[in-house]
Amino acid sequence: MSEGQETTETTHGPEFRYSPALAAKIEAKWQDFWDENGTYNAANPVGDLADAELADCDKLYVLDMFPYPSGKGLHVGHPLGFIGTDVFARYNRMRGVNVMHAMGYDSFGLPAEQHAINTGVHPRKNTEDNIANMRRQLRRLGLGHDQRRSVSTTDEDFYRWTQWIFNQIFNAWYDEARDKARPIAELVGQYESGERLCEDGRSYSGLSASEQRKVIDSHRLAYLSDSPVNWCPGLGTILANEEVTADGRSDIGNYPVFKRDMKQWMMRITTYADRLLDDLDKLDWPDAIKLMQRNWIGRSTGANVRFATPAGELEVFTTRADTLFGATFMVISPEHPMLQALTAAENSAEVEAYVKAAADKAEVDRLDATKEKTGVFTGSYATNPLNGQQIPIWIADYVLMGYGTGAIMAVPCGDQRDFEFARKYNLEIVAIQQPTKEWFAEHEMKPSLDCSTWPEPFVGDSQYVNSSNEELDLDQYANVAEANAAIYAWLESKGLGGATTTYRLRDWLFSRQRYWGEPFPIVYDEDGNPHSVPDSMLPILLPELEDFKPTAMDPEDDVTDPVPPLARATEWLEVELDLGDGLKTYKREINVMPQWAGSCWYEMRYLDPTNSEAFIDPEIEKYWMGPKHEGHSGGTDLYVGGVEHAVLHLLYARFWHKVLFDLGHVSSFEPFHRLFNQGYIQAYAYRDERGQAVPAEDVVEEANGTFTYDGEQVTQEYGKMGKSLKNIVTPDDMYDAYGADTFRLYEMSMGPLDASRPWNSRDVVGMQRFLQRVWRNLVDEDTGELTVVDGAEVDAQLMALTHKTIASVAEDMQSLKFNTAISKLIELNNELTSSYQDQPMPRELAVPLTQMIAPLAPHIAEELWSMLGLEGSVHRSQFPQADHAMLVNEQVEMVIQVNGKVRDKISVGKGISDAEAEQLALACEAVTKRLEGEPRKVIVRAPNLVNVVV
RNA sequence: GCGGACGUGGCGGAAUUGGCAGACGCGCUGGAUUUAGGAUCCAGUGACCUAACGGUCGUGAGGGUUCAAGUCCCUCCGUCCGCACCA
Repeated sequence: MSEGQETTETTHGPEFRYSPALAAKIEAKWQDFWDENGTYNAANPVGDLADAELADCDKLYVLDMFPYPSGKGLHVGHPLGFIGTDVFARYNRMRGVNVMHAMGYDSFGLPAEQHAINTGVHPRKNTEDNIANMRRQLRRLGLGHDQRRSVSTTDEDFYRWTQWIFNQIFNAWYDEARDKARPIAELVGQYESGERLCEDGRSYSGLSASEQRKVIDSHRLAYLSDSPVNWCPGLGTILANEEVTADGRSDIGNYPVFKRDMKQWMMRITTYADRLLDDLDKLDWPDAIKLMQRNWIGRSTGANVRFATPAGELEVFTTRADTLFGATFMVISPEHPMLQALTAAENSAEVEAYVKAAADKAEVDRLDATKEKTGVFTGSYATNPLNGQQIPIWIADYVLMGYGTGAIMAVPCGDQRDFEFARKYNLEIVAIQQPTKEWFAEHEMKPSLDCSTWPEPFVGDSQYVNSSNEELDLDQYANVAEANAAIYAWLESKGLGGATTTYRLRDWLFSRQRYWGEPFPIVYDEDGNPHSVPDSMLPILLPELEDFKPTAMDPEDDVTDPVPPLARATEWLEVELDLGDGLKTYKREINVMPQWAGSCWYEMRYLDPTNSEAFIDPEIEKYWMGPKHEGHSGGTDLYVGGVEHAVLHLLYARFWHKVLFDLGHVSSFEPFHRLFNQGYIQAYAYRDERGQAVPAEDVVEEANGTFTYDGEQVTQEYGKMGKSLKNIVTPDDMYDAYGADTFRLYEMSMGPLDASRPWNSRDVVGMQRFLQRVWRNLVDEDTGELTVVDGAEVDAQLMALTHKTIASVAEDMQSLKFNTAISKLIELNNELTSSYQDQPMPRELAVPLTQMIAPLAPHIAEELWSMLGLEGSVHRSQFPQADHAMLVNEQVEMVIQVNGKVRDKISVGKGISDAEAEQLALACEAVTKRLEGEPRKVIVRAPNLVNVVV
């Protein structure tokens, strides 16, 4: 250490103690070395990044969720997953595996644009600054990424391929017969040859060119739709369902969201609903996430039933067709297309008022399930097909247009909502099942089929009653499944409906009225038909705008139409193209893609970032992501990220990947084979008497367990790190106070990777002490010289402990249990510390110790490795192999229990027989003094345990 | 309301198949070194009883199975998360 630097030392002590200053010096040195030497470069089988040495070694693709380069910079909670994947990747690299680990930036998106609105700084400038800062913070952490593969979604060379994939989706249709997407040209072929007829039965060749376009466009996987969307004036854009919270506000910014009709780009994700659901079984994902995706897709099997009404057939979806005899009224949604026709003249005023009230209601109120149900009678009746009964048709906003058919048959005796509604409006309730004895007992009432005596509807399996006519007898059944089967058959035979499946999942709303996103590769002709721009003309660059701000809107203004910023790029807006029928003028699409687009495929661009011919070379995709065997999904080997992406990103990315799979561009049918959700790091925050947050770092914990700030008592709370709570700790703070290795070790030691835990800055010192002891075991703190000796005799017990540690650390690292790996390394090091307090440590022990800490604390390990005079980088060395012969102890400790309580422990040979073990146990004093006469029973588990029952 | 996960010292957390509860770290207590300590090192540290030897209790609460339960079964309580009128 130079004299000049010593003055900056904040802690005293020997010159070569492993202090923060020394750590900083070591860390900077090796970070430069790794960059210069490409230590973490991964080898591709072909292409620019190919490496002949690849040969026979295994591959591993470790992936972190694509980070957004936030202007706020990182706090200590952000890198938790990054460190976890880094340790795992480093460990596997040391096992000789070709490891892919890279990091890029999901850099399009609203925040940069919102920042631009506030500051006037161009989003690109702002985004680039943020990426640079995040790169710096992550580099300082010592992550072993292949730097050559870092991509950003805002790179023109990246979004060129995002647009290319959009074209693939636009130019594809879903062939239900083959259950896969196919190029749209093949559909055109089917129509032209007459193999396929239009839905209305007309022949395709008889249609006008414009009509033909409409037919084809209606099959595309990306299509324009004029349907109700989530309009958020506060953000000046519309949002996907997934981006709207349960209380009808925007996920970002918490602005009100309104439903209104607008023409928008949609992605036909619903055609993939079954595959997205069923293929979850092929994935190694946490059950909780699979469940969330299953719920989101919401597949529900039931039946469609068509009721006769004066305005024609009214179709409903129900999961309980078996209760059709009990359907005593119907309810349709206020947005139902048949409402007009069903409304009787004398009811129209009331109905209109109700519809208007429902439309004016914010989503918040509309979706409040706890509020009392409301509705009005339309004046029309439908016919119950089973008993011919005329049943009234009501409208009510508890029936949603977005699910099923937007209409229901109400069976008040068997459905809570219908029951409440019938009670409120005095509609008929007829029992069609005899509730069980238990049910009546539970409600402390006498069995009765008079529903007016029931406190709630009966739901479940039970004997059917009042459910038969001349043709159908459900009264013979006592469970829902059998009754459903019978009625499905009846409905089908009568042509009144039949079994069907419906989904909660809706098509994905894909356009945004913003500036900072990928432009669509779409132009419109003079008739307003969309055409994709030829791949050869990609990328369609974002035009430079003087004023890129979206038109400012009042968050409550749900009337004014959105004006996307690109509408003001007047020169860019129109373009002359020859798309096959001569040079013509086209208008560009002025919406941009949502932020999810880039993250739907980025994991493949890491693999082949320089490819200018394809988004990825198929051979490279196959090498890194291809299925491992028949039926294997393929995809990344490990994907680590937060649970907040459970449905949005993970569902969209799976959908795109499947389209690319169907079209033959990738060999894997899932993008992420194994998913792991890291926990969150949260922090304590403190408030004074007025409820104001006070700086958490200056709060003192008193001896009595209370907390004070500036002598005043404050209250503790626990939550996210954030500016408003004044409890942010940044990686930079940690680098300064302890160094990156200590910080990494602390984050990994706090608990299992998937658990959330509180940050405690004062606890970090424990890991610093550990590294200081490791350092001191190998290096003289006064001279900085290595103290390790060659050829010294090694204590057999320490050697055995080292090998035991190797075996156990290796296992822990492979299963992402870094916290226990660290505890075992500390134990080993503590043993070494006490054994070699006064003498130098043998090289035979020092080398494996250095290698074992390398994945966790890469800088100090590299420094020690170099001081040990070893070749190359420790991170490219072979992880030590446990000698299994050394793991077997000849002597083991046998536990002696009396009545299940531990009374003694004796050392025995590991090969001891049950009989010998029993004899030894019965002879020991702890047993004899408790034993009167013969033991009642002796359980022997030699050589570990003997339990004497007296 | 429905679904899911989880409850272990003062704190973060360990604990293959049921077989020594509390590894490791923080904090705390005592000691060493030091002009000094918010540095470093060493030792101790679940609770209770006991002068000590030793003993009793102890994994959210209650019950059960077992020679033996943090782990398996039943009932209840609490916390967190997801969905939320999905027909």
